[in-house]
Amino acid sequence: MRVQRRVHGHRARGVRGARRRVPLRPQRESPARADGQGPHGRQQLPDGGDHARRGRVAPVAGGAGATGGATPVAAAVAAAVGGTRVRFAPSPTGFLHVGSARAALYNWLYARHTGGIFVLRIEDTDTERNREEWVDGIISSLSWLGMEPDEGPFRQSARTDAYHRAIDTLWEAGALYACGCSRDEIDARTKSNATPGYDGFCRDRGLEREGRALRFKVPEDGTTVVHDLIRGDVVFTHEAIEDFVVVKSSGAPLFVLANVVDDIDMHITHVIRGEDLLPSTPKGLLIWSALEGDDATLPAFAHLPLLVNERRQKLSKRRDDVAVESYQERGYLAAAMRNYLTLLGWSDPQGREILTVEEMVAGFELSEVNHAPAFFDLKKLEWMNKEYLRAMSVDAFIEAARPWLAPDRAPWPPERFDEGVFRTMAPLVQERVGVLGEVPDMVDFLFLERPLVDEGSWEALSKDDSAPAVLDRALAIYRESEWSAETLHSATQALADDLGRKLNKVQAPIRVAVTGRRVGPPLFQSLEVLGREAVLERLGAARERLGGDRG
RNA sequence: GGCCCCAUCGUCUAGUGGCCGAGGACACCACCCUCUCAAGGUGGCGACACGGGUUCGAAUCCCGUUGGGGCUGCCA
Repeated sequence: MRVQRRVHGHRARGVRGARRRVPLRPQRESPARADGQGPHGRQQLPDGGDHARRGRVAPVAGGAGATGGATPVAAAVAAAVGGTRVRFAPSPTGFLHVGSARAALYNWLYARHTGGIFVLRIEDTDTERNREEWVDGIISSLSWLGMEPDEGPFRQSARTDAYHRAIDTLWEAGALYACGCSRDEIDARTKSNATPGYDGFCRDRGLEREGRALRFKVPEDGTTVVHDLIRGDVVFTHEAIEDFVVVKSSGAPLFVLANVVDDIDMHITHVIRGEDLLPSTPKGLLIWSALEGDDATLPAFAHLPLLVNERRQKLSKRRDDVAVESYQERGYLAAAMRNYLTLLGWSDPQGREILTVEEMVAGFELSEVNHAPAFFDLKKLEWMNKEYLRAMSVDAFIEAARPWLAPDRAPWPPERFDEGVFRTMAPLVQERVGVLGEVPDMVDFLFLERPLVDEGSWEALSKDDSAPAVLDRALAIYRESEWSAETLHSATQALADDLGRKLNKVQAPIRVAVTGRRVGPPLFQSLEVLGREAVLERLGAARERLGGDRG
């Protein structure tokens, strides 16, 4: 017998039936506000309680579902009226990963595009691996990128009652069975099997559930189809799905279960997540059906292509640089990061690369998301960051750069920093740096007692035969010259002419002597800002060092 | 191994059967501009993985091959 269980996600339009069945009481205001809380309020979902009050959809007839409180048709109704509800559900086992950030972003964009709700849910069912500080880190990284949850963060750790109710329901319905096998026992038995995975050993043993892991009885025949907004129908034959564990022997729920229960209770209409979760989706679907008995409440799915490294492997916490926080730390702008991430898998219908948030929101479509994995290309991110940096007003740039000028990060003694001096140089610096972390390198010579000594630069200087003469002449001329960039420029040009050399040749030793580097902001402005006294002193010191080097 | 996903320049992509002798962006190279660097300008290199079909016509549809990836845990 071949049963085709047709499980499909819905487009908003595809659930009209539900709409007809259910008396609607549309609410204008956002659910959070209806609760008397701000849109960004951090509320706790009362576990397993009646959540309809939170929903965009008013309590409906046929209310309490099997899981205790979920309104089975609410999600479908919400979808039908455009009340999209999406969620980002990270597990707090580390910093926010750029891949997760993109998934969050696509959820957020879709929510904004459809005027829906963006829910944040912390999937912390694995107490062994979760750490509280990661939760804060994830929330602040999301916030940095401009994504504030409309609801949440909800924590799975606070919803155990809801899971236990769901587990009881499934158990009583005969969808589960207790399993006493250890991993080793299973491995030993299935090693020689053609189809690996659990062999169903305990399926008919009728074991007591107390103290045992609970497995889901996957139908032996038939298929489960995931209708994916990005990939189309993906068919999984039940034969290939083992009886998976849904509850640990400790009684704690596992990801597939908690995830589904939450999506039901939170009335999620669209599940947008990484493609790595696609293989576990039919399991969730099976649980969903067992719990709800009606596919009408099923959310639509959209499995995003993964972000990969140069070896085209999934970005990993261990070998790749994936923490959003670390990009922030290096001085990437949130807007640039967001823009770049958005373009990794989606492109603007008008072909624009630099987009405002409004433009992204307006043009974003799940159905237009690419199917193939995308390489996280630092080069392009940097280009984009530079574009954003250069597009800022000088004041905004100064504010953005401030953290990198602070005592804990800047290499100079705090008391030597001069806001006015930095302001003067800021426009010149702004158009040269790729990330804010490079700002100190551009201006450190202004605030350091002595310019730092860059080995390569000094080597070049000492190899330049004309350097001593250039320095000597510069010393003489700068002592007399009127002190402005313009006059210093022409005086130095005259010096070059005198020596029969190009200006770009003579400016080099002067730059190294004064700033310690071969590259930096325009030289003559730098000299003007630094001041005659310091310039002459540094020129002299360099000349001395050069002489000494030569014996 | 099994199941699943994917396949256009080095990279991100446009392309939804004729407008494609494949367009843009990043990167790279050359030249110009230039006090270094950056920016800017001009030009260049550079791809439909392969093989079969379907069709008057295929990058676009179908099948297969190859290649890559993901999943395969009492993690999520």
